[in-house]
Amino acid sequence: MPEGHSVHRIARQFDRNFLGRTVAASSPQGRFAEGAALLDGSEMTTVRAVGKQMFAEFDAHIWLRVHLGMYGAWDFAGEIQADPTIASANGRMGQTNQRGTLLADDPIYDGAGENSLSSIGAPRRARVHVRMSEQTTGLDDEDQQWPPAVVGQVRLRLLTASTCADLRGPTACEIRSAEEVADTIASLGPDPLVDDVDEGEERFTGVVRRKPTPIGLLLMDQSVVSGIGNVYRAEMLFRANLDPHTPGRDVPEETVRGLWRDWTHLLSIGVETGQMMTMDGLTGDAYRQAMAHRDDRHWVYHRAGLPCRVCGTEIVLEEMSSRKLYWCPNCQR
DNA sequence: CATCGATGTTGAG
DNA sequence: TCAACCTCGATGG
Repeated sequence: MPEGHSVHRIARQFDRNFLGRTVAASSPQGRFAEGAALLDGSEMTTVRAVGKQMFAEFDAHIWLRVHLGMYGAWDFAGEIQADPTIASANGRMGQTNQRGTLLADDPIYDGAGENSLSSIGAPRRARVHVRMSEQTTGLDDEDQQWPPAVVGQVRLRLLTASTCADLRGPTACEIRSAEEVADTIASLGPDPLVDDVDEGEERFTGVVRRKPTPIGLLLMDQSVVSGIGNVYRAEMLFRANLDPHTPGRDVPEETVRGLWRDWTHLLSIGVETGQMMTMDGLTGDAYRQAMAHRDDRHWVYHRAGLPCRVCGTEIVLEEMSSRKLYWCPNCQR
């Protein structure tokens, strides 16, 4: 999935384009017809992300809970407001785009899957053309329809007068009460973008230091800490020089605190850039190389059998609780 | 065209 | 521990 950073980006997109607006809701695929009918014609009054889940409140009482799972994604079309808090790479700030185009003077919004604002979630090709501000080519007939034609399996479509959001492939998409939402959130570990970071650090450290469970599993446990998935897990353990099998209670306290602070750091980079950049600190050619090739962006993730970037030892791939775990047996111990 | 795999979670056994 | 769930791009014939 889409680890925590993606969900925060999605929530921000809804905040900009849907909050305070009346939405038409439908389930083109039919599997969420009942829920969509409940939402149809109501106003989005709150939207927030906690870990890998998004919660949106409508008419100040009904909540929509969405978990993208491994394959889920939101596709945005129409008017898409860029994040004004993030300066684009060329120094300009985001600005409102025209209908039917995606604001794209930031190379980050390059139209390719995760990197595109128009599709956030599982890696897949954007369904809406991205048009650079200088270019006038672009939209074909299909894109000019409003609302956009439904393509593939769309569980839920939310539509304002000018923006369309299509949800496909979620593991969870359901109507919940405010109380149920509160219970769900209460069951989750701290999220650096939701909780006070110092309180989060205490909670995380307290739990980890008490458990016999391998740290490689604890980082993936959403009741211990929210938002970390398989990529960030592997990368954070490498960055901490930590053997994934070390029981939580045997990890030095300062190392545990360091893991929390690193997650805080990586999450903020991820939300800003839309990419799981874990080799931050790179500059110049090394940076460009890492950004250009998906497989060059990580220290260990997806690098089984390749030489460790630091020591040259072969990166090991093992199954841990039926998820693939990549690590360097020399650097991490 | 068929098959596989993926940034995930749940629940049965 | 393992299968089921969900979708679609990548891969191989």
